[in-house]
Amino acid sequence: MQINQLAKQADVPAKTIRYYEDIGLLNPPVRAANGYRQYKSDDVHRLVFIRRCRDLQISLDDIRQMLAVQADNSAPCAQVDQIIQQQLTRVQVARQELEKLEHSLTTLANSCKRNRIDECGILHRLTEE
Amino acid sequence: MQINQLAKQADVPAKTIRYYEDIGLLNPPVRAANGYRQYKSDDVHRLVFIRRCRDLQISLDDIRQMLAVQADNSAPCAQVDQIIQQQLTRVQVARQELEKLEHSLTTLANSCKRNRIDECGILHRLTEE
DNA sequence: TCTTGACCTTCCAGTTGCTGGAACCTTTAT
DNA sequence: ATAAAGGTTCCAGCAACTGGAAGGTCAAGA
Repeated sequence: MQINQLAKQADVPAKTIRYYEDIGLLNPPVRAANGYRQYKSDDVHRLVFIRRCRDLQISLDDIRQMLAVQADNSAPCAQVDQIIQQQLTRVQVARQELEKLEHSLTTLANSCKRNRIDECGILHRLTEE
Repeated sequence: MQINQLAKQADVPAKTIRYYEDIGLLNPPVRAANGYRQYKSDDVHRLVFIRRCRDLQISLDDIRQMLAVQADNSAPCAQVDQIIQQQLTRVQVARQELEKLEHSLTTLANSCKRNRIDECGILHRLTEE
């Protein structure tokens, strides 16, 4: 299977696949006589795994760790569990930050009551203490 | 006032101040005989404004627009209002995305019931359809 | 006077996760 | 014969900084 076919099956741009190979996240595949990359169905699985993790906004570095753990069949999956827990914490913190942000912006949006710059409540709030 | 003093007063790293100058967000200040940048208290205001906006995760490009509008005292502040509204929408969308993400990760975290890789529910869910 | 340390300067490179584009080769269809 | 659609490599750029090298400047202490 050629790179575009893999791209379609895993729903990852071909460009991104080459990039993953560059950074060592995907093993370099066998090349055909013309130099084209030749993939197997196993590659689809690995790439789908990566794509799902990226959908969950897990960093490439963390994904790399999970792939390493997967490679060792007898390893305890505590490490995988730990990474997921870390991601969960990260996402929870980010969500709380965004909630604060949303509150600040709502307040700010409501402070625009006049229509001239020099009376603009938004700018006042962002400038004064 | 030298750059580190401005940095402290506005709570922005000196390195970042130089960067803002490079990209044209801050006007190049007067230089002393020795080449050191000399800032006035006005610069503190402008920089604090930028920092507050950055705290709200407003992009440098949007901040640039707001600064331009501020420069024109007679302009209607509808533009400022519009930018804040856009930010609010952006933040609301991002928060909803994070909520979905949090849900997915929670489900994933709960699926780790065994302690061997080949039985790991997390990996199964991330690999299978 | 010398030197130490804390400033300041510029410039170059790296971060994250891609993405766009140039320049080129190969295959397939018309 | 030629054009379109695939493939290849490599270089550059996005955002918003941040780190570090290499060097100039200044004030204080021995």
